[in-house]
This record gives sequence, structure tokens and C-alpha cells, in this order.
Amino acid sequence: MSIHYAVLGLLGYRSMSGYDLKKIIQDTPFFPWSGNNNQIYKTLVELLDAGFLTNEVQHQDHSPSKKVYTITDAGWAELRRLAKAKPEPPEIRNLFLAQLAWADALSSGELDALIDGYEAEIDAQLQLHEEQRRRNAFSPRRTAREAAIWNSIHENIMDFYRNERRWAARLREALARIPEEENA
Amino acid sequence: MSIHYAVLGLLGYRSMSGYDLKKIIQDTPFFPWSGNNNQIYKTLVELLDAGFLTNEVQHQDHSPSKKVYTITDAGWAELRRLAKAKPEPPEIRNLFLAQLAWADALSSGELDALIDGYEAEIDAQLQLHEEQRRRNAFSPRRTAREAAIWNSIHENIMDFYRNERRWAARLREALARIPEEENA
DNA sequence: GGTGTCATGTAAACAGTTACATGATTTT
DNA sequence: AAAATCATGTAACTGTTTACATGACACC
Repeated sequence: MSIHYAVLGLLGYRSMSGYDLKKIIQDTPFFPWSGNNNQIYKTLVELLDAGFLTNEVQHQDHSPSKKVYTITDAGWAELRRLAKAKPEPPEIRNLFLAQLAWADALSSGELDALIDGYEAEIDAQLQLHEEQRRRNAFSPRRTAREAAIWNSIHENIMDFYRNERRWAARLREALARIPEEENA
Repeated sequence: MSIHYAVLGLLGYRSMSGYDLKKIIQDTPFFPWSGNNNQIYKTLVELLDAGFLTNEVQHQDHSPSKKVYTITDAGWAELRRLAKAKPEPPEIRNLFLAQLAWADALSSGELDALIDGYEAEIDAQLQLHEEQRRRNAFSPRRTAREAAIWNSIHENIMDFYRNERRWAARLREALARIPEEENA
């Protein structure tokens, strides 16, 4: 599952340019691809070569010309094939867990401040995501089912952050239960 | 926060060779570094050059000679400095969410099978982690607090998987609530 | 005799990000 | 006058993974 799938899916929704794709990919938080130029334009050439897309140059009066890409029948077949593929397990890359691993070197005040910092970071992410969803929100609703799916995807992300918040609270409780002696 | 921190932390626990570090890093699931040779041996040279480590060659009769690395005072200071650093937000890279995004192209049977696959993957990861923790378990317990911290780190990972499982169940419920028409 | 462990290192391949390049138009 | 938007592309850099290289010993 690579960015090729996301591009095919978006072009399955509607034909658009690399520039459009870039913007949507960049502010869709659950796409794990940064959506930089290199990635997008290379992907489009590859999908074109594979016969999954066609393109058409559109000249515009007050903006530069753009290449509008359209998905082909072979592209739809590929999209369906990838959609059915065996799911990959999620990868969590939480540097904070590694940081905690040696946090016993800190005083209890410093450790407390560290957990504060993590909670603040989680809250910031949660807010960022809520805002992003309200403002931007490319969210296809071609069918009731598709709307439910996209809703569920966003819920997954929110759940993750809420879960982290609960865990941090339990960490504090666990630390509070330890008699303070040498770590003042 | 890079692999340098993990290496300093491990050598703060006890002096050891690159080979030992490699094994521990590779099967500690919450360290987000693969621990391949390139990474380990390069890091050790860098930490040595920075004055955070010293090393000593130990000749062995029935195995190849090894370089045993020991943390210096400057290394301890660096470890503490990194431990206090501002936490970074966790990165989730869940390809399954991207996969779901275009799963409305599937029949409800295929979508159901897809969710089955994800749940199976989550269960497999959960079991893998439980097993890894039981078997291997490099888990420092120099103080009661350190034991609590490591316990909490593992709980974080387990919580994540349990949370995913609950979310998948809610996704199924949401899909069941949708009247089936065109997506048979 | 083949496979696995101990042990250190390098080289090549691949993926990803940032920065560069161009240039018209629009907004501050 | 400067900065941002639209629009496509390339180059350079960084980071990561896989594979290669060596060699003794132990286990089946």
C-alpha cells in the first residue's frame, strides 16, 4: 500500500491536477505520505506509464497550464485490487516511550514536567485534527456507507489521542503510588 | 531524540558491546529504531567522538574479540539532558485507514473480510508483544519508580491495540446500521 | 556438513525530505 | 514592495534497510 493507492482513490473521486492532489494529500491527516512534489509528480508518471491514468493539458488564462489526470478502467481495477489487499498492522512511532525509558534519571518534579509536556502535545494534536476536519475536510460522501467509513477513520484518530490522554493519567497515578525516597 | 539516546540509556544500565546493544534494541518493541549494524556501529563511533563513551577491547578465548563500551560523566549529563527534552508527538502510520478510505468500492462481504483481516493483524501484534515481553524482557528495575515506568510503557502499547480492537467493533456496528442497497 | 551464534564493520540500494528553478497573477 | 497562490518539475541531501564480507566455534 503506497501513495499510488491514495492517488488512484482521489482521482476515482474526481479528475484533478498534481497540484490539487498534493494539497489534499498534505492536509488529510490519516494519509501517511507527506505529499511533496517529488512524490506526487513521480507517482503520476508511474501510474500513467502503467496505464492506470490518462492526462490532458488544460490551458488557463490567468494561471499556468495544468495537467488534469483521469482514472482509466485499468486504474479502477487496480484500485479495487489494492482495496481488497491484506491489511498491514499499524506502526506506532512514539518517541516519548523511548524518552520515558530512561526518565528515572530525572527528579520527580522533572518527570512530572515531562508528562505535562506530553499531555500538552497530545492536546495540541487533538485540536489540530479537530480544526483540520472542520475547515478543510475533503470527505467524500458518495454513498451513506462511504460517509460512515470516513467518519470512522476520523474517529480512529481521535480515539487514539483520547486513549493516550487516559494512559498518561494512569501513569501519573502509578507514579504517585510510589513512596518518594531517593528521587526528590 | 535519536538512537543515540537509547544507546546512552542502555550503556547507563550496564557496559556492553555493539552486538549486545543491537540485540536489545531489536527486540524492545517501543524503540522505533531497527537496530541494524549500520545504525549501531555508526552511532557508537559518534558517541565515542563526542566523549560520551569510552571503549575497551576484550579478547575472548572461544569467541571473537569485542569492544565493550562504557558511559562517561559527559555521557550521563547528555542522557539527563535528552531525558528532559520537550516530548515529540507520537506518529501513527496506519495504512489500514488509508485502505479503508476507498473501501466503498468493495462489496459488503469484501469490506467485512477486510475488517476481519485488520482485527486478525491487531490480535497477532498483541500476542507478539505479550510473548516478547514474557520471554525476552530486558526491563530495568533499579528503583521502584523505574519498574513502574517500564510497566507503563508496555501498558501503553497494549492499550493501543485494545483500543484499535474496540474501534473496529464500533466500525462494524456503524456499517451494520446502514441499509444495504447498491452495495451487495 | 549445514545451520546458528558471536562479533565488527562496509557498500549498495532505496525512500523520503528539503531546497531549487521558473514565472504569472493576486493579495497584503 | 513583499509575500502568497497557482503550477510543474528536478537536484541534492538525509536517513534507513538490506546485503556483503570475514572467521571461529558450537550444535544437530
